[in-house]
Amino acid sequence: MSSKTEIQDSRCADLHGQKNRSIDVAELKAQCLHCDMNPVCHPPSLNVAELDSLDQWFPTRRRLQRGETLYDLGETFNALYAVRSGFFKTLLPNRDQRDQVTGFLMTGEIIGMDGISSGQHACRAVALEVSEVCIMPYGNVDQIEASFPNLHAHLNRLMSQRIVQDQAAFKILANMRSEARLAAFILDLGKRFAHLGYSSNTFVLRMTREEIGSYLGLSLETVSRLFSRFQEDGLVDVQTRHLQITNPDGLAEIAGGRPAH
Amino acid sequence: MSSKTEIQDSRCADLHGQKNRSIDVAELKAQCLHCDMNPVCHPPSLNVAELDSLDQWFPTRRRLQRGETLYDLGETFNALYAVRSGFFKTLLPNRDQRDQVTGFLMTGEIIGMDGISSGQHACRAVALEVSEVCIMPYGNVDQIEASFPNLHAHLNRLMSQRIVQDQAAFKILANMRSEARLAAFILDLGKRFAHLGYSSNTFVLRMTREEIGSYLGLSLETVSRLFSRFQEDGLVDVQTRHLQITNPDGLAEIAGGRPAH
DNA sequence: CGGCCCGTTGATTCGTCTCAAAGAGTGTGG
DNA sequence: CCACACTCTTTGAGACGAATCAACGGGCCG
Repeated sequence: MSSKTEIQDSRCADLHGQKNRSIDVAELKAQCLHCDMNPVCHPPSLNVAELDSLDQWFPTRRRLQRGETLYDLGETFNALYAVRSGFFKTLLPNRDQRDQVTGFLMTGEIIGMDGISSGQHACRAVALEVSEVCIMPYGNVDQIEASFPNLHAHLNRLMSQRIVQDQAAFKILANMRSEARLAAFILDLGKRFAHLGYSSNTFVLRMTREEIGSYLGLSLETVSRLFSRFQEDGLVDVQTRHLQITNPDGLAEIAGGRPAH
Repeated sequence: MSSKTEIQDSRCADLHGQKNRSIDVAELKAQCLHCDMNPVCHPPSLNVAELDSLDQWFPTRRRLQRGETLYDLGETFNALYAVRSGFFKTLLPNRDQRDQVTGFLMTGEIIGMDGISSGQHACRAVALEVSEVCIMPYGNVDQIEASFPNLHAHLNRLMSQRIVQDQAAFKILANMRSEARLAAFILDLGKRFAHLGYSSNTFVLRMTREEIGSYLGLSLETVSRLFSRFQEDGLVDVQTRHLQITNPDGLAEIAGGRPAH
């Protein structure tokens, strides 16, 4: 158990490495070529010649501190962002009340698609830890399209995938009681970590109980109580942010459990 | 009130007209050219020459009876559908429990974008009344793209718009108490009817209390009670499916009201 | 060391679901 | 055209889950 945690942590340290000094284009291109999340950013069928002009696509990156805003509601949309390392939340700000967390984004996932429709971003994206994003300028899509004929279809797939995921999240909120929501949330996080090559059973929560609660439509106290209950029931092992799933099947049982009404 | 209803009903009758006989291509193209929802289906900047080849885009339509399934979960995705007339719901089927309604789609809106990512539809779409859809085959996008360079960007905007709408719905579910959910739902329906040229204050609900409840994460009894309460408070006038908003500002006040927690 | 944010746990309140029954609306067949 | 059946809707009474209010403990940073 502790060894798994160490493996994950070391890999995170690598991904989060101190690369915030100025980087020349050649180095950047090389990074893209070997980037672990290549299949996410690019259509699977890119050939070498196409890869060669990738520097058109990713001229810059941006590094964010914990709590820093990547883009804000109402800002002019001009780029999509691929999370190269780190963790983000998206939220819809409320005037008085607490902000509504609408999603969590981890390494390899795309942020910013909300801005395409109106040309203005429709939510705020905030880094939950030191993070780095690849900036994919959207303004010159036509030119890029000429170089990468598959790219547009790939982007369509990504957006469609997002719609499907949103529908699943919608179903959880509308249909599930609190324990099923949290169980589904934990399993979803694990699945996404596994997709990155990490353990699906042992990982670190990057967000607070309040942020989880906001995302799941629960109070932070309820989230905390549920973690405690899951631990009592031998489903998970939680030490504040460090989480290990000790009974995935049991958790899945609860996640698929009967609805709230 | 009754006059408004009549106007709406007559227009509906027109849109729903008995056109289910076989139609030749020329007639179909003419229909597309004059279709009220043209700006929805096509990028705003289509020129005449482009419009001339629209029949490539809309070779067929499909007419559905009430309760008929447009596509089902797991079906091979090969087309997007534009609702030409009528009303649909999308739902995620559950094994034991009741199905989860994930959305309502009215004239001028696009169904099927869930299928792009995996090539299989990720939900079921069912007609709530006699409806007609334009079938937009997705397989030959590349060819079509050659004829309509703006089309792809337009589709991207539509999908992004959908993502933004889903986020708003997510926020309502996670953040709002029951009365705010229903108020927001009513106002949203009105806004979409207004967008079609109908009254935003007087319309007919095409779905049952149970379907509304499923969509809003409420029991059908709660939905019914809320309608009654809104009526008592002079916010709306409900006669089963016939709804008139008598106090839009009051309703908006409730819809933006303080959250559930 | 002290302040602050985060997390846990308890007691109580409140909102919504569930169960139940009756009424209204719609469609169908005699 | 009316009667019947079915689904949808309304309304009530009680139960239960989750929010709220409140207090304390722990970890992190200056």
